[in-house]
Amino acid sequence: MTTEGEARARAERYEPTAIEPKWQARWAELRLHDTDLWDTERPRFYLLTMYPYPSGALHIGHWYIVTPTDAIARYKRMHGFNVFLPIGFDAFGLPAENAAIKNRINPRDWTEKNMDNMRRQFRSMGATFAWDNQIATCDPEYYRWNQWMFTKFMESGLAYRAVSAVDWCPNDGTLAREQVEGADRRCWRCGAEVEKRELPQWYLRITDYADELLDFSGIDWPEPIRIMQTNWIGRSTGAEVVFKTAASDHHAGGEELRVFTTRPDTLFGATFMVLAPEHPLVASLTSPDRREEVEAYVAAAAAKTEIDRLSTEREKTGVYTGGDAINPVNGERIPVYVADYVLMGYGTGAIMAVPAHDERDFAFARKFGLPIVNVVMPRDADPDAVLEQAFTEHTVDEVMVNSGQFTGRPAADAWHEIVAWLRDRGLGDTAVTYRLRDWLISRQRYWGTPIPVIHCPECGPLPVPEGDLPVLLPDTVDYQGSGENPLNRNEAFLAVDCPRCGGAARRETDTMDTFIDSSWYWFRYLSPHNEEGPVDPTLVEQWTPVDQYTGGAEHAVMHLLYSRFFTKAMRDLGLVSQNEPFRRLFNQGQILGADGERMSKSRGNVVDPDDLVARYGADTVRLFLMFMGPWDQGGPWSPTGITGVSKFLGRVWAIATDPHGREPSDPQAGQLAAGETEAGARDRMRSAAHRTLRDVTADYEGFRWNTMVAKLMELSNVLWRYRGTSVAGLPEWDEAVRLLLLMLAPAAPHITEEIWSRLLEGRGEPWASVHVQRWPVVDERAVAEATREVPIQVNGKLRDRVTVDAGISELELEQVVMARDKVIAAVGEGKVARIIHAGGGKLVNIVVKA
RNA sequence: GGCGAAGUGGCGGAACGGCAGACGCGGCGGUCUCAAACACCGCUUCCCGCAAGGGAGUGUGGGUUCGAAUCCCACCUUCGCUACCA
Repeated sequence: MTTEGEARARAERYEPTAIEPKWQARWAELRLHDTDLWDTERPRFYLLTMYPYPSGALHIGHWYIVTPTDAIARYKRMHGFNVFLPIGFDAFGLPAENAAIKNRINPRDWTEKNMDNMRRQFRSMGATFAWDNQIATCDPEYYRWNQWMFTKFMESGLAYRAVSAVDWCPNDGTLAREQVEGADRRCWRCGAEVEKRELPQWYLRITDYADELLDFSGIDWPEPIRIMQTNWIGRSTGAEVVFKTAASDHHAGGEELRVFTTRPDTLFGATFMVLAPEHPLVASLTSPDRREEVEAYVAAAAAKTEIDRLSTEREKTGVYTGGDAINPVNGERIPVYVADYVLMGYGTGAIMAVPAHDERDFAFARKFGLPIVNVVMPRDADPDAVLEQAFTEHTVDEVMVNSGQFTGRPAADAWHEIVAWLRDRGLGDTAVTYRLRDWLISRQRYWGTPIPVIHCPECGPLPVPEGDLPVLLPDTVDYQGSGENPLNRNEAFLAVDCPRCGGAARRETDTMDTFIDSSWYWFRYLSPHNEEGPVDPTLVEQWTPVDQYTGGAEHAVMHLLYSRFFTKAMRDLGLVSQNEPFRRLFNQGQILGADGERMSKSRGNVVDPDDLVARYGADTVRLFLMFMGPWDQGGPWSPTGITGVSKFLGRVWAIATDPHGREPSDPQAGQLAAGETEAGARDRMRSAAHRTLRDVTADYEGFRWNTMVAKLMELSNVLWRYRGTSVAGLPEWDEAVRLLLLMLAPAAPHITEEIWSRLLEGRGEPWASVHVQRWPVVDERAVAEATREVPIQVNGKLRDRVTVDAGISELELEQVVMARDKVIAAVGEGKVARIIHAGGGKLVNIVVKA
């Protein structure tokens, strides 16, 4: 004879820390989740998640990315897919170098140590990574193929060298944008004044692929990402028009001044021109009396960062050069200004200014008292009306005014007519411009892929011959306390013979942008140790494009665009046959610190998952991150609520391991609710289980983790109520428990595995992992119900509800509804105009007229 | 300025033309306990009411509809990206 209290004390409690390491070890030992890439029997599923930077430790944000991704992997395996879920490290980059300078250690040692710690943490999640395929981009067997592809790109002309300006500190060398601090532009490390320095650097011709990158057909990406990439590429169609400089005392004239415009129809309204401060014609156009002013303006513009230059100034600034140009359509002489609202990097670095029809030009003309000539106006408007603001409308009903032979023409036609007129005279033609610029990949840094180039004084820059690759980063590195690239001082690295003439030559010391590494890493995962080439052609054909990519939305443009570009470039080298890297993309939100700011060590708001795992167990942490809210939303971290998830798992444990247990403080323990029959309870369990299965399956497919967890909680609540009653342990109960465990298994893999093994043992059956079970199938008969509750509205207001037979006809339902007391009261003296049966009998609305 | 996303209880959120607030947190009351913690049971949008019940309610103001948190228009606020792109 035992009391209920004793029974409860005897029942084993859920102890996550006891069972989780055990199963992690067992799965690894059995190689349960290794992927056989050569298995072609099962359909493949390549699931990729963005690899982390080895910063030292995983934070809760990494878990937020990875654990739902792992749940997808486990879910897909239960559907019979051969799932490949690799992991690696984005191991080159600046933080390692900073740590190395600070502590006088080698970046490699720092990085290796961090990776070891993070691998340990990844294992504690219970994530099913294909560890055999991991990569670290700082490994020569990885970066040698960056170099190999770069030399191929040099041969095909996709890589080229050109001069451009970088922010430069005399002590620390090149600085990244965030390393220049304050309005007076000082180096973040040493405080020295930052200058701009012109350096020859390497580029990749991504603009060659601009049009192809605008085509998203065949990939299932979120609309906002496609829009952002499209805007980033920024294709615009217009015309290039050739102006000529006018002769004057100080300038011979006749030089071509090309501009790009999207509004060639407004050419007659161009009353001045504006050059970017960096434009090559500025110097020769400037008159002696204006030279001082112009040079000061140009210098001031150069000292500003692009952000300063573009963001802080609402007010237009600029100076007159003293030079003029000739408008090719009407021969008029117009002044040429320099202003920093024109960018050298876009179009031709010069514009024709049409103040009447462009807001910026209008503001500039107002400020400098320049003429404003209307050339496109609504059909009925006064052509010479004084505008209060630029008239930029471009519908169908404008006509040309003040435009010579084109006056009176519909503006929509004039666009093409004027371009044709220019083309006939060799003065211009249609042109397309992109906002996208070529990809500058040179970094004046040590900790990256050495650019495999040899500079020979006789033969110029040459690619390192294939047989001499890789160009290894030397291991001995002496920073001397500054950020200047130590390769510049490394004579053993620098000295090399020219591969063409054999003479003494020097190695290139720039390394590659780390975005190169991440632009093709998913191909390398398939054959990380392949020595024949960057990719294994057979495996690439079999496994790519990636079926599902998950990662942060902060990479919406750069990484995702570069990866698309690289895929196409690799295709054109004959390495792969795909056009696109990632078939389906999901961007999850970011977990912020409790203060609502991005998590960072410097803010001190980083949440360490190890503490949470020690306290609640990995399954609870996984499930809580999924339960928090929609995956694409993220939000500030708050651990309140984790107890709810923890309690839920405790109940699942109790339901499955101790179905006949009772809670002594529950007054109803051991009894069905008043009025509930055993048969009814059995139906209810079956129907709840199968409805949950139907809904949870849909939630898994749509990555709706929060509602998925909520529905499993509901099912567990139903079973919780029946625990210890006469229906616990009946076949319907067992089936519901089985479905609950299978549905929970991908999200909370350890507890489900432990319970599953105990249930098998209890039945004397041999062990089989819950994670190799097939995903269950919904029994539609169980989902269907005999009766349903119908809400009744009168004039759209809920007044009553009634439970009826599921098969009731509309006519019968109306009779029942109209006989209800509350309905009669609500209708009152009014006249029933119509009765609406909404949503296939889901609801009845009685429309009453007064 | 542009583009994108979003405004729902004390909080995270659910519902996305048809019962607003699923699920959970927190709070309140209770059981257990010498007591507390844990666990368990019940209540919990707001207002009026002992209750039955009634009224209001999804950022604001309009509109469409038998019916709007959901669709449309205007506005306000917050977040993200981008920033004079000719």
